[in-house]
Amino acid sequence: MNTEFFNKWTSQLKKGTLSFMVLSILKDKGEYYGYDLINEVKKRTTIEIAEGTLYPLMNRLKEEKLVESKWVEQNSGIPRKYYTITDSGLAVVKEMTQYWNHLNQTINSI
Amino acid sequence: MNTEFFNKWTSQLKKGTLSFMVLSILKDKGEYYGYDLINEVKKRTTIEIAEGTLYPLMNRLKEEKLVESKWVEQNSGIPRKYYTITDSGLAVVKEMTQYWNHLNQTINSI
DNA sequence: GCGATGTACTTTGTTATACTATGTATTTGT
DNA sequence: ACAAATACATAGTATAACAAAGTACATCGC
Repeated sequence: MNTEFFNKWTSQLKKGTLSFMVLSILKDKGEYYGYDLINEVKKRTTIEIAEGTLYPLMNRLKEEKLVESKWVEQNSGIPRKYYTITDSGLAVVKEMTQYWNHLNQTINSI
Repeated sequence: MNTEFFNKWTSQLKKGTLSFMVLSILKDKGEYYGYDLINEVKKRTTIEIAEGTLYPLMNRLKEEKLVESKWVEQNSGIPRKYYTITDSGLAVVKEMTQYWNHLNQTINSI
């Protein structure tokens, strides 16, 4: 099997699915901070998100007003930036879910 | 809903899924030429592939030896470049299918 | 016969996103 | 004291979709 092509493919497949997964997770359960999201996705899906991928992604989602963030000081350690999904984010993730299901059906029908 | 973001998202989602769909279609039924593939995907999935997307995609698949092509002269009109999937392509599309199903399951489980 | 439309392939430039690498700063374990 | 883990950020690179434009032949309507 062409492993190199396959690995590139899984990377390309993330373009789109990552934002979908992150929004879905935030929809499912209120608050996450970035570093935690990486671990949560890894735990739930065995998919590794590089830090250099997630932080810019969260900034994009924030610019699009799909998520909001707030800094939370810790009793000890580095402050965390917590994200919550907005109403607009909920509407988008709903459309995404529909589109994804439709896509999955058509792919399976091939 | 943030329509602009959603449209960008569906475009990003194609990165990966298009090659998967094309290989799946070729696996399913022997021979297609580029222009025909665009219409076939449109018919089967309601997804529009720009010509400037498909032709470079087919070239990449050929470079990776996942497909082969041959020119076929027509009695009238422009010659067509017909594509067939290779053994390597079959192996890759098998892995892709497995990965896709796994991804779909984990996304649905969120 | 001529312009518009459809068929069929190609290429160039733009844009979006994932990834690698690097950097900063704090805390915990040994 | 040093390594590893926690937590965020950014710069540079690679990849792939897309719009736009070009080439070339065929057909259809007028």
